[in-house]
Amino acid sequence: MRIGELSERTATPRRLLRYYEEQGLIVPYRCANGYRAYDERFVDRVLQIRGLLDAGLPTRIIKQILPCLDKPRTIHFPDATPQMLATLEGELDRMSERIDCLIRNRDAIAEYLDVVRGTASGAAASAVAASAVSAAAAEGTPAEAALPSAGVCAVPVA
Amino acid sequence: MRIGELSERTATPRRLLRYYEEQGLIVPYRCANGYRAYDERFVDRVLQIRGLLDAGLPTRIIKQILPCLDKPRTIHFPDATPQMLATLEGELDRMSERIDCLIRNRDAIAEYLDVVRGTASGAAASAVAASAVSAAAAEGTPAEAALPSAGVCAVPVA
DNA sequence: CTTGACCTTCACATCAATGTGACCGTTCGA
DNA sequence: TCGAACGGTCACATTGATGTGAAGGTCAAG
Repeated sequence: MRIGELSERTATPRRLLRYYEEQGLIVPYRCANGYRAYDERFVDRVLQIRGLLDAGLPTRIIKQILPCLDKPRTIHFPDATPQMLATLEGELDRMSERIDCLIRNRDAIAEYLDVVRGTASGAAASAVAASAVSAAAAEGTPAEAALPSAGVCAVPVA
Repeated sequence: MRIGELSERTATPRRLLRYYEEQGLIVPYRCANGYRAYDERFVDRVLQIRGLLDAGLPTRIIKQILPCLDKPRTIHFPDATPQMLATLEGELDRMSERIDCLIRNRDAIAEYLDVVRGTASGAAASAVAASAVSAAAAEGTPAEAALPSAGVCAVPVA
């Protein structure tokens, strides 16, 4: 398939596909006319790249990691250098921190929304927030509610 | 406290504190001598900003969101415009997608690490990966193992 | 043969988050 | 009173991931 189709199938701007190539993340074949040619494998590959990028990994790291997670669904042991494994472990930790952080912030926002709209039915509405707001509403207190420290979250070391 | 202390307590370069101010995310007081003065609340505030930034929210959005999650642990209802609630809901969804995406990728990497090091004890080592690798090792097959589609994850619309 | 959709490269633009340095004022302790 | 440590502004530089557009080649359908 050519770049247009891959672009559609991965919901990724052509520009980015070329960019990933520029960064050495993907290496498409070339037709006689110079057009880039991608096979099926590139669909997963690109999605994977996008996922890792979104995970906060820079292209530099992804490039190192990718040969290990190479052909989608297949692991190539020979590619794993100890150096790389260390990198991976580090990134793994950072990702976990990021996830925790995201979850805390998301929950804080969800809670805020629940509280602010009185949608106490929302699963995320914690007892404390829900009760706080209902109490406030009942008493006509200035509309403020206690929010757990959920929203506060230090950023992992970059 | 002045910028140096806040910088230390939030592990945030002074430069960034000034940057956040420039972006309207924080508005410190000013001493007579022109020095910025921050009170305790700014510590949480800055950590929260860092968290939200790390969550992928642009400063532009954070600026809108922040007045709502304002004084840490307190919600100010008056600040919530319907427009803003919509924005928040949108971001909430995006954050959830991001979280799922991150988790999938993290697990994929964790799994890879487990498999590649034969550390089948790791909680994340799925039966399929573990068995695949042990089978491969037992038979002397080319060192490849089936990996679930975990690593592949489309990026949420930006 | 022409048109339109697709492809190419090149190159400059943007945006957020940072780094860095110049240059100057303030505070404080030795 | 001097210097170190800190503060201030200004401003330019960089990096990563993107957007965007110009100028031109390829190709299939009308």
